[in-house]
Parts: sequence; structure tokens; C-alpha cells
Amino acid sequence: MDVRSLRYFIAAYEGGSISAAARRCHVAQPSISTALVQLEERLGTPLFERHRRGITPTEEGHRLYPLARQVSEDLDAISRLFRTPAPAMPVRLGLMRSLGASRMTALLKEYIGQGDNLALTLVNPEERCDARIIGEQDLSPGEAFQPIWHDSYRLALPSGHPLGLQGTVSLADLDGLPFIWRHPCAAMQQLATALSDAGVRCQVRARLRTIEYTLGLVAAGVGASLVPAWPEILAHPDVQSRPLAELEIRQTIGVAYPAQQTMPALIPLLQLGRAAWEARERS
Amino acid sequence: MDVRSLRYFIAAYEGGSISAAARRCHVAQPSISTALVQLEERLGTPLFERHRRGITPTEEGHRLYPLARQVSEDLDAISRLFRTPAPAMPVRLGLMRSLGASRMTALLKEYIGQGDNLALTLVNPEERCDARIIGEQDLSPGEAFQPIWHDSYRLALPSGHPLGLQGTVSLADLDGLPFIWRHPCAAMQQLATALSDAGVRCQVRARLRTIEYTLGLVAAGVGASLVPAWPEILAHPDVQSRPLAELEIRQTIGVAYPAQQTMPALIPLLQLGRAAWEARERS
DNA sequence: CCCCAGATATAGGCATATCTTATGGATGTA
DNA sequence: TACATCCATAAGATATGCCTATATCTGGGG
Repeated sequence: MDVRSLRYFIAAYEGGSISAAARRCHVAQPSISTALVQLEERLGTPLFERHRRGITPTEEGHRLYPLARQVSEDLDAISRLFRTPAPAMPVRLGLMRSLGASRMTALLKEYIGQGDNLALTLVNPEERCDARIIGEQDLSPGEAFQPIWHDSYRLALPSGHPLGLQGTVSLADLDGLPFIWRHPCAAMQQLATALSDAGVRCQVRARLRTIEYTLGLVAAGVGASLVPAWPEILAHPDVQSRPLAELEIRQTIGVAYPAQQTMPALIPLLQLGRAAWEARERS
Repeated sequence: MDVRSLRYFIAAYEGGSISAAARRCHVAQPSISTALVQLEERLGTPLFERHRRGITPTEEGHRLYPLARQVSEDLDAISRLFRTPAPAMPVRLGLMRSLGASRMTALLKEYIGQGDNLALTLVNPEERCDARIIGEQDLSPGEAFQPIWHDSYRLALPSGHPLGLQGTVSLADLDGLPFIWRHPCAAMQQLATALSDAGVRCQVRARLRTIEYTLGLVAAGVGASLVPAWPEILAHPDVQSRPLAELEIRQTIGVAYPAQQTMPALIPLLQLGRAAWEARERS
């Protein structure tokens, strides 16, 4: 028997579905599926009941779980045992504003877990730092770039707003529209340029920095705004979003780091970034 | 990290050499060697010091050993957990006399460990049984045969005996020689036939059944005898052995079992036998 | 003094295991 | 009805492990 299948089992048990386990383990769904079948054959008993909305552990699955955790964690402990407690590699990471809290914390959690005793300091991307999570357009000369996510921006409207009746919204529709401006943001800059080119002016009702506040004001009906198409935004109950017709506003976000002589402590971050990027490309 | 390399580590630690670990794990020596190197790289520390006569664990090796045992045994425990306690498959195994205690117990130990709750009964090979460990020449019709070991027989002499001065001993040298006869034994029969064909007669000083007693008498200087070339015999301090010149006495020992409809409980035994046989062919 | 035996390390070829992509079936949802 | 989600299966590509052969080193025996 193999710990690999045990780890897959753990992820499936905790995630409640095979697909979730695949995402968590950074592998494709069939890998988990077949590994679980093999494990069940090996143990001679079914471990999950499969249904449409996921899987539920059987009696035996519940019994196996704590044992599998035990073995898996013991193995991790062995890995750590001999790592000379690296003297807390300091890494200063510059984070661009409005990154999407959930995906960013997930990435940092994995990075910290995988890296070798990191002392992570988070700063603004303008400050001195070892690497920066920024949009590709803000790259400095001499920096290399590992893409991680790709955001497309959409117009956010209060639910029930008449523009929501259209599938897409054209720039001209924004003329005179109450608008909430967010700054600094490359996407907003792009929109500003396009609007002035088109001779369209909207009413700026507020200027602020964070996406969370912006969403709140949009939901309250203060005005429209431009937001990235993150799942947690698309799912917001009081906000609807529509793509802009003439203008496709996109931004690639990733790790910018000095091109020569990559700091070793950064390597796991770059690997995680690449994994996330390639997973996105596949789907 | 993989339990496979941990198991190899355990075998190397306990065996005191990489080659010994390879023999115990039924794999070739380079497999262990490279796996250990990879494990050391993974943990970032050397685990053994290599020298010509084997390996000795480093400080870290000693620390790793109990942990590796823990993980390996936990994993085995999981394997066993869900096996429905099979209702004690009874297996009657007929054992030919003079098999070589050490290798036979090693085989049986592996068989019991691998099989599924066996109730093993050891009997003489003439009695009714499910399978027999016998020499190939004693096969009954309708039995299939899986070879395990190949024995070549040599003349055993008390150390210091004048015939020991010759590299090989011819049949004629045995004329009048004090001899210890062992029975039943196919090799002895072969020798008896050859002697009578050559018109040579030796003095039979004793007749007995077990190899252990025979060796004792040879060591005591009572006479010579014919014994298989097992390591523990070749290494005996008071006995020297020489091949016979004209007559090569050999015997293949293996599992004899009913050719049709193999009992499932026998399958692990056949697999172990084949593994041992193939390992012998390689060396 | 030379050669052999026994130990470990390395290189190349091969088989198997694992992963990915593509696809189908089933079911709840807009 | 179309769609999204989830699981299972098949087929092709890739990786990993294993084996054979070989090289190096060392101690022992003739």
C-alpha cells in the first residue's frame, strides 16, 4: 500500500468530493478516482458512497480516516525532522491591493507550509521587497514574471439596475452614470482612458481603495463600478455584473522577482504560482 | 517521501549492508543504493557511512530508524484492519527431510506473514497434504512443480582428513572409507548407485536421518558423508567439503502441488518460491 | 605480488504505474 | 431544454522504479 492513495483518501474525506480532492492535491480528477478504487480493492471494502453531489464516507471510511491521518502526518514529521531549522529565511513580499482575499490567503498558506521556515513580511508593492504579487503591466525592468491568475473585469451594478436588463453594457451607456472609483487600479486606468477617448463622462460619487467597500457601495445602490470577476463577487446577492461590450479589460497577476539570481526561498512560491496558472489553463 | 524508501532503509539498517537489504527485499542491489541516496537527499542528511564491508548508520540514521519502523508498521496495520479475518485457511504442507533449517524457516516465516490467516500444519511428505516441499525427482504424476532451491552435494570430511588435500575426490578414493549414511535421501541413493557401478564399497559406520547429526559425527571424525553445499555447512569449522570428481550430484527442491485447481492459500507460497528461484538464477 | 571475492555507485534499457485529456452518464438547476 | 456538476472509463504520454552490466575500492589468499 502507498501513502499516495492515503493522502488522496484524506483529501477526498475532508473535501467531501473527489473533484475537490483533485483541486486540493493539484492533480486531475481521474487520478483521485482511480486511486480510491484501487485503495478500496486493496483494503477489500468500499470507503465512500458516490452520489451526484459528491461522496460520503462509509463506516469503514470513517474508521480509516484517523489512521490515514496518523501515517501521513508521521511521514511529514520525518521529513521535517532532519531539516536543519533554517534560520528563518526572511522574505519581504509586496502585495498589490485588491488581490482577492480568499485565493491569496490560500496561496500564502500553501507557500508557508511548503517553504523552509519562512519569516514572511507583507508590504506594499512600492516598498523594497524580495518579490511582488502584481499585475503584469506594473513590471519593472529587470524583473522576471511568473503568472498566477488572470482576471477579467466587469461592470458591477446594484441588483435591479436597469442596465442589468442588457446582456452586455456599452461604454456609451456609462454616460452620466453614478460611478464609484477605485484607486490605484490598472483596470480602472484602462477604463478611464477608454471613456475619455469615447468622450463619455460618468459621475464619480465616491473614490476609495478597497474592493470590499466598493462592493458595499454598489450593493447599497450608490452607483456602479468596475470589479474583477471573482466567484465571491459574482455570487454577491445584491450586486449583478455585466461585461463591457467594446472593451475587454483583463489583467494577469503573478509574481515579479529579480530576474537574476533567484532567492532560494522564493522557489516554492514560483512553483505554486506555476501550478495554479497551469491548472487555470486546463479548465 | 515514500514508504518504499523507508522500508529499504529499515532493511539496510537491520541488515548492516545494502546488499543484504537487497536480498531481504527481493530486489537488486542498485535499487536499494539509489533509493537510499534519494532518501538522504530528501532529508538533507547522510543516513549511513559506506565502507567496503557494509554500512554503519550515522547519528541521523539511528534517529530515523524507530520512526521509520513506526510508519511502516502503522501502514501494515491499516492493510490488515479491513481484511475480514479469513476463517483460518487450513494448509497441510509436507516437508521433505533435510531441507536446510535456516532457509526453510525463512521461507515459512515469509509465507505466514504474507498469506491470509493461515493454519499451517507440517507433516511428512508421504502423508496426505495440500502441497509438498520435495526434490523434483520425487514428483508424483499429476503434480505441478515450482522450483525454489538447487542443491549440489559434496563429500564432507573431518578437518585434517588426508583426502582434504585434494581439490576434488574421485569415487575410487571412497573405497574402504568410513562413511556415515543418511536415509532417506535421493542424493545418497544416487551415490549408492554410482558406487556399486564402480565396484567401490565404503564402510558404513552409522546410519541416521538428519543432516545435523551427520555433520556432528563427521566433525567428530567418525567418518565422511555426503552433504548439500549450504553456507552453514561450508562454514562449519571442523568439517571440510570437497566435490566429487566423476559424479555431480544435484537436486532441485521446490513446491509440488496438484496441477489442477490450485488452492488459493498456496499462491503466496508459489510466488515466494518463484522469487527465490529467480534470485538464485540471477546470482 | 597478483588476483579474486564482496561491497557500493553509475549508466542504459525496459516495464509498469501514474497522470492527463477526452468523453459518457446521471442528476439537479436555471 | 440547456447547462453545470460530479463521477467513471478509455487512451495516450510521461515518470518512476527495477534490472543488467560495469566500474571502483579494499581485504585476503596463493
